[in-house]
Amino acid sequence: MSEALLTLPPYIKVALPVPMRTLFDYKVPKAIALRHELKPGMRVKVPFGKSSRLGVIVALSDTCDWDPEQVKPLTSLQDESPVITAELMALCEWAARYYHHPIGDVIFHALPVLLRKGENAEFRTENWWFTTPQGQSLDLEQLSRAPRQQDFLKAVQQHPNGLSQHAASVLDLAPAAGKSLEEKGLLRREPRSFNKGGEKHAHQTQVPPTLNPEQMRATEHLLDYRHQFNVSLLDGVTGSGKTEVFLRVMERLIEEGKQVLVMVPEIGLTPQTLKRFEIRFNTDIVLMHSNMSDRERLDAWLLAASGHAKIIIGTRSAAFIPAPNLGMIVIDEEHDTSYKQHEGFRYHARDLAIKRAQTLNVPVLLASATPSYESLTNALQKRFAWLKLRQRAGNAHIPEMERVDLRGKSLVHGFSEQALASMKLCLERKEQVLVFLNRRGYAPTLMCHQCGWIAACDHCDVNLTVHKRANKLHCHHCDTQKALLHTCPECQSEELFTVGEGTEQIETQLSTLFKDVPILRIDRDSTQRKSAMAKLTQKIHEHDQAILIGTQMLAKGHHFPNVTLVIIMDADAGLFSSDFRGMERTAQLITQVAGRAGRAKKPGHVLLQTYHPDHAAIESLCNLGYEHFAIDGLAERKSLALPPFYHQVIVRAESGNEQEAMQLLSAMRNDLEPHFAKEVYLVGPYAAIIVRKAGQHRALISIKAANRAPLHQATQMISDWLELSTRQHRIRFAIDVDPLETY
DNA sequence: AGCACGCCGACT
DNA sequence: GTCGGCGTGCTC
Repeated sequence: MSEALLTLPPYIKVALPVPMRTLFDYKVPKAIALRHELKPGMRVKVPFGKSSRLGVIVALSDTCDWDPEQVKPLTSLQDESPVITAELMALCEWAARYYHHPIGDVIFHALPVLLRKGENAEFRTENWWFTTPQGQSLDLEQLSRAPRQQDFLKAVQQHPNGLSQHAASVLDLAPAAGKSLEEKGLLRREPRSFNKGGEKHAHQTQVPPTLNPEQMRATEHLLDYRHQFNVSLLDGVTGSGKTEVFLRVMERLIEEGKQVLVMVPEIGLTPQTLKRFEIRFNTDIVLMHSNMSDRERLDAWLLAASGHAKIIIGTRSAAFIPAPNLGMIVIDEEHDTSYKQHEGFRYHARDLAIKRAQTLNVPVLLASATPSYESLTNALQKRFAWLKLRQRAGNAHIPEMERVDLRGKSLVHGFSEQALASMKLCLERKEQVLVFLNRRGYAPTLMCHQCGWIAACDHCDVNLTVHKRANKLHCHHCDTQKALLHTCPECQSEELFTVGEGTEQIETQLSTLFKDVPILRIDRDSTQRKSAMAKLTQKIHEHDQAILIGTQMLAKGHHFPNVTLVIIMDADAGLFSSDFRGMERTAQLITQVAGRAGRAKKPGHVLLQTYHPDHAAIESLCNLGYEHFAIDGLAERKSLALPPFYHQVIVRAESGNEQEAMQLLSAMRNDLEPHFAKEVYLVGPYAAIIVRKAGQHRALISIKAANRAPLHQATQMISDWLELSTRQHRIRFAIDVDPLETY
C-alpha cells in the first residue's frame, strides 16, 4: 500500500450531478490514500459549497486547474471497486461531448437511482432463519402456550437449509414470534445476499421453428460476423420472423459465454416478449424497465455487472448497463422514438449503443418492419448490412391496404358505411376488429354553442381534452386537470358540446352499435394501472369476436392472432404536420398498425379512412409499401438539405417572460454567427408551435451542417455562450443534438 | 441543481 | 418587532 501512496496522484477530478460543464478538483487525504486504491469510476463523498455531495471520480491527476489553496479534500470513498467501468466511463465522456451535456449529469444517468443516492453496490441482503441445536431438538409441545412461536419454530425445523424472510412472510409467520425464539436461543438469523442468479426457469425444450430461406440467409450472415463490430439492419415485415433470427444468433453467443443486451421500446416489453425468451433460453434473464422499483433495478444492474445475467432486456437507460462479457446488442423496433430521451440529457439509445459496440468490437443488430430513415440511409450507403425479410412466416400474406374515400359520405360516429359493413362481416366470422385512432380521451375540444368559447389550458397554448368517464378536462401537454364544466364560463350558457372524437367516445358509441360484442379500449388511460394491460390482452385472447379500439399503443409489438380487420379511422392525421418527420412517423404508425392484421392462417384486411385518397403519400404507402415510400421520402429530405443528409442541432430556450427566450437566442446568433464556419447555417430563432407550455414561453433555433465537425464546433461555442449569459438572465436552455422534434 | 445570503410584506 | 417570500450568486 505504501507503493500505492508513492505513485498515487494527489488530486482527483470529480463529476458531480450539477448542470455545469466542468469537473471539480479534490485532494486525496493521506489516510484514505494509504488504505485504498482510488480508481476512476468510484464514488466519493465531497464537500461542495456549504453541503456534501456524492460524486464520481473521472480521473486521477498530478495537477489541478484550480487555486490549490482552495481545493478541498474528499470526505470519504464510497466504493471498493468502480461502479462505472472504464468502458462505460469512456462512453459517458464521449456522450457528454457529443450531446454537449454536463458530464456529471451524464454519469449519474448511467447509474441506477439507488447508486445515485449513495446506496452500496451490493445485492440486497435478506435474513434467513436457522434453528440452533437447541431449537432443532426442542419438543414443540413446550411452546403450546405460544402458538405463533410454535408455528414459526415448526416451519424452520422443516427447512434444514434455512427459511428466508420472504418465505416466512409467505407462510404467514409472525415476525415477532421469530424474534422471541431468537432471544430464547432457539433460532438464529443470518443475512444472505439476495441474488436471483441461479434461479433458472424450467427448461421447456421447444423445437424452434424451421427458418425460411430469407431467415436462413440473415442468420448465416449474422453468425459469420458475430465476433466483430458491424451493424446489421434486420428489415422484416411484421410477422416475418425477425425475432427468430436474432434468437438463433443469441443462442450461439450465449453458448460461447457472452452476454447479450436486447433493447426494447418503452412500452414494447410485453409479457409475450419475455415469455418467448424464457421458453427459449435456460439462462439468467434480467429486465430493466421503468415499471420496476429502484431496488429491483439495482439488483438487475448488479446481476448484469457480475456477468451472471446472460440476457439483459431493457429500455433506453439499459444502454448504460455494465456487462463484462457483452457479445452483442440487439435493438428491437429501432425506429421507435422512445429510444431518444427528450428532456435533460437528450441522448439516443440506438446511437449510443452503436458507439458502445464499436468500442467493444461487438456486433449490433437493429430490427424493424419500418426502419428509421437514418438507418435506411446507412443501409443504402452500405455502412449497415441490409438484411431483408419480405415473406411472412408460415405462409401468411401481407394484409391488403384499401383506401376508403370519405369525401361527401355520411359517417356514423366517424365510421364510413363500408367500414361498418366490413366490421359486421368480420365479427360474424368470429374474428376480431382493430380500430386505430391516435387520440385518447372522449373529445379533443369542448365548445359553447352560444358564444363559441373553447376550453383551453391556463398554462399552455392548447385546448383541453374532454375525458367523460373521469368527468375531467385534461391538458395533454402539461397534465393539468380540472373538473368537466357544464356551464360556459363566458356567457353562462349550459349548451356546451364536444367537437371531434377520441378513443373513449368511439368505445362508447361502438358499444351501442355492437351490443353483444366485447369492446376493449387500449390507450394510456385504460392501461395506467399496473397489470391492466395484461388483463386486457388476456380478455382479447379469451374471446373469439371482439373490437379493440386504441391509440399507438396498439402498434407496439402486441400480437393479436384473431384480428383480421384493421380500421384506420383518420389516416390524414399526420399528413399535414409541420414537422419534416411527420410523414415518416405516419407511415411507420400506419404500417405497424396494419401489420397487426392477419397472421397465421387468416388473411388480413386494412381500411384507411381518408379525405385525401389521391394524396401522393397515402397512395404510395398503400400501393408500394413502406420501403418505397421511405426511399421517396429520403430523396425529398436530400433535396431540402434535411437530416439524415444534413446534421442538425436545436437549441431551445424557455422563460416565464414572453420575449426573453427569443431575445436571448437572437443575441446569441448576433454575437456568434460571424465566428461560425461557412458551412454552418442557422434558422431562427422562432417561437415553438405551442409557444406556451406549462407556463413557459418557448423559442428555438436550428443549426445545420453537412458535416459533424463544424456543427459540433458551433454548438460548443453556443453552449459556452449560453452558460455564461443565462447565469445572469435566469433562462433555461437545452441543447438537442440530432433532435427528433423540431418545433 | 441546491443552498445560502439578502432585502421587503403579514403575523405570533 | 420577527418569520419567510423567492431574486441572484456560488460551488473544486
